[in-house]
Amino acid sequence: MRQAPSDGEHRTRTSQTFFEQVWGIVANVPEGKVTTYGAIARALGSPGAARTVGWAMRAAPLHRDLPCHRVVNVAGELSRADTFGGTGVQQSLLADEGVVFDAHGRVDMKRHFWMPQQDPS
DNA sequence: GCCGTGACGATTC
DNA sequence: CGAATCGCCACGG
Repeated sequence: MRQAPSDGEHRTRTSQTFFEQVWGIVANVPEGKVTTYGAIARALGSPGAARTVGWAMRAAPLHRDLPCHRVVNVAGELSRADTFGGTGVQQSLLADEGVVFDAHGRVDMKRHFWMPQQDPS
């Protein structure tokens, strides 16, 4: 029932699209830390737009230098093999940053989970 | 302005 | 614990 488009807070103050906002957050992910799609979507005010976030990643411009390898799902699993050109690639990048994996090969979210936050600058 | 899509999420079997 | 299903929201055509 809340179809009121008057919220205005979604559109963000920069009038950038959801994708742009996602890229902005991903760019702010500190080294050795990881975040989840749902967390990013929630930070943007759309807890159910987790898929949309992933979509933004797929369309993420490489020239943005986005550490997309630091974005994993809520289970701590890395993106599908078809994505980064191989799951091992993403895992290597994270491991190189000091990220620890558990016996299941998943990122230890309790240790490396980073709460997405808009650039406070 | 409707339909399809998708690097997800949570629930259920 | 693993696989399957529905739901969700934003973007492109």
